[in-house]
Amino acid sequence: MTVSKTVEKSAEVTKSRKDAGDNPAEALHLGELSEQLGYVLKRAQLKVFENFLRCVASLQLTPAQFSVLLLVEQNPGRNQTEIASTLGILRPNFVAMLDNLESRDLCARIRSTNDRRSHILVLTDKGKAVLTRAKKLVATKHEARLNEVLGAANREALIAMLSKIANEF
Amino acid sequence: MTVSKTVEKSAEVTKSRKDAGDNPAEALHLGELSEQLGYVLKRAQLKVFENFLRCVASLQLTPAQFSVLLLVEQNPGRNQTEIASTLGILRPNFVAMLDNLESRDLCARIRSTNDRRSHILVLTDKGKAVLTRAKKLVATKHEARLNEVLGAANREALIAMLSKIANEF
DNA sequence: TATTGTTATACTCTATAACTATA
DNA sequence: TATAGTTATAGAGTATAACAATA
Repeated sequence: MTVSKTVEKSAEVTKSRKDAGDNPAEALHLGELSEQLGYVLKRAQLKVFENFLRCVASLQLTPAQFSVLLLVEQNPGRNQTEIASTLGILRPNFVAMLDNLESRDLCARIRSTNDRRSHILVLTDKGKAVLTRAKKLVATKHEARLNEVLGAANREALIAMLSKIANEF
Repeated sequence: MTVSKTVEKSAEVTKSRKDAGDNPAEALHLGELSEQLGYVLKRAQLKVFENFLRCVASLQLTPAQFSVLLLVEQNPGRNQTEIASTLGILRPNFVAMLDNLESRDLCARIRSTNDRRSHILVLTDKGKAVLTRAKKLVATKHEARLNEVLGAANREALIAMLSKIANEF
């Protein structure tokens, strides 16, 4: 990805530059873009995912994989369709994702005895251990960094507002 | 303190349901997921983009296209590389995007006289008109809806926090 | 030699239709 | 017939290498 441009703008458009290449190090004006929710939301999301990946790099977990493990742990006895749809993942796309987690022995599909079409999802012992380590890394590195930037109170307020948008918008 | 690590897993797991298909309408527990910034951030971003697309559907503009038009308007005389990199778009991927906008007569590439390698980007008259209409739709529909959900003050606070994350995380 | 715009390409995400096995 | 999991596939979005024109 690209850079972090925190450059102060200041109305230096009136300087002498007429064209590109005139002054190579002059930053652009974001203008109304910096007030567009969608824009800052997307940029923030990319940064947060990037940071998450770095924090749990030792466990090789993506945000999506982490969310699957968390949800399976929290909801024992549920099948693929239920887990996937709760996460907004389409069932066809969930297959490869589970294949990956299962091949790494982090979770397992168990044919349901009630309905032999269903695969009940469970965490393996290794999956539970990895998830525990992941939670620790997320708390001590990822969330800690966020608290440095925003403060714990603001962090809670931010999550509350984003949840409201996700649920009511 | 950092995080509420003690997600009460509510003893209703001990209810009567044993397996999938037992009680089809029972919602899953998000648990710690609802406190994961990355998770709510991503869900919120999808909802906001979705709403944006609906609000400006009559103009057939995506959030990314809107951001290009806005940035070109705000920064006359800049070339493709400068506009693209400011938006976090890689130059190769910016080509098709510009082809699209140019084919719809919303913006134009102009060969720079200073450096004949560069293409200066400008909005066409139609591009300016469409952008004006888009801004109006965004303000009266998109932002208005957000203010309904959060309130104007919270909306400003949210954007400030997201900007801080995007720039400092 | 370095840079701008471009092409080609590949990999991830996401989305839809259709198959199979069960119900 | 309807549903769960799966396959195949297509489309976006994103990433890198390399080329032609120009500096």
